[in-house]
Amino acid sequence: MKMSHLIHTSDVSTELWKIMNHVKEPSHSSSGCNFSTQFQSSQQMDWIRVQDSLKGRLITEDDFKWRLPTREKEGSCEILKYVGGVDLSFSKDDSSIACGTLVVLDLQTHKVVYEDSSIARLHIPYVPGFLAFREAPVLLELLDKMKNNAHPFYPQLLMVDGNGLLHPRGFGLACHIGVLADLPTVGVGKNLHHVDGLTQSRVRELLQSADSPENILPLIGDSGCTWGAAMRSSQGSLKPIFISVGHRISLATAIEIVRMVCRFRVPEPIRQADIRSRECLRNNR
DNA sequence: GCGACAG
DNA sequence: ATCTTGTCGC
Repeated sequence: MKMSHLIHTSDVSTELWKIMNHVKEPSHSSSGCNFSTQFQSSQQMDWIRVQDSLKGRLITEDDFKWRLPTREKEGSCEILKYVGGVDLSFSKDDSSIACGTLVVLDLQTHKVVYEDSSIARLHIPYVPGFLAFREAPVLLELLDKMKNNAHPFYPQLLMVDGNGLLHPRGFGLACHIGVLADLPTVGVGKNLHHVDGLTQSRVRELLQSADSPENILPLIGDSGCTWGAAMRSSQGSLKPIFISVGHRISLATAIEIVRMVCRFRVPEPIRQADIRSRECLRNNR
């Protein structure tokens, strides 16, 4: 079918990409048409097509059956309890070796009630704007495994170490995982991905002069579009985190939930996934 | 044209 | 992402 064709093409592309990536490129390419460069851009055009296609399925409002524990009762509605977090760590020796980790926290106790890791060799390079093609497969596999086992702690919401809408095409890793796993997701970046005129320096200055409530600053670009929010998540961290909508959640709800799980600067589910993925890698060498 | 660019 | 020591503060 068409799908298998796409996968095949993608695999071949990836192999070629790796090969070409080791070829020394002329630094002064006056021709402007070397093969490697052309190939990269055609790979990226494929990726953009995939992102644009998946974006058609994106939902950017609250779309779930549970409610927050802080909200008033409305009948016998399910309450948000299981919040997941995902992250990857990389080997210092071999940067293609990665460990992806999924954790699930109980929102009440803040304790990890589920943990699973997977070590894999990644064949896709990191390219800004295309992080999902490198990191999503491992993470989706971890989610899939849990879902297939009908695990009782399967997350009702997932926090992702990477952006959602805060992305050049409005479809970052958190959106990518959210759509493919059909799960509410929130994107959390530790650094700002420059988009629509939003720069580190600009955000810093806005955050300082901010009359913004609760250390939160909406990230409004030159186009007037709101891409997410910068948040000083804990006392004593001048450096903000960057929250954006992933899938099936509004920015307001995303912010509310992130605030509930910020013991430190990085939200606890992501922080735990980060710690445990690093540890898993360490124990397996 | 050059620099910037989540992880 | 990763390399890398101490150090300042609650």
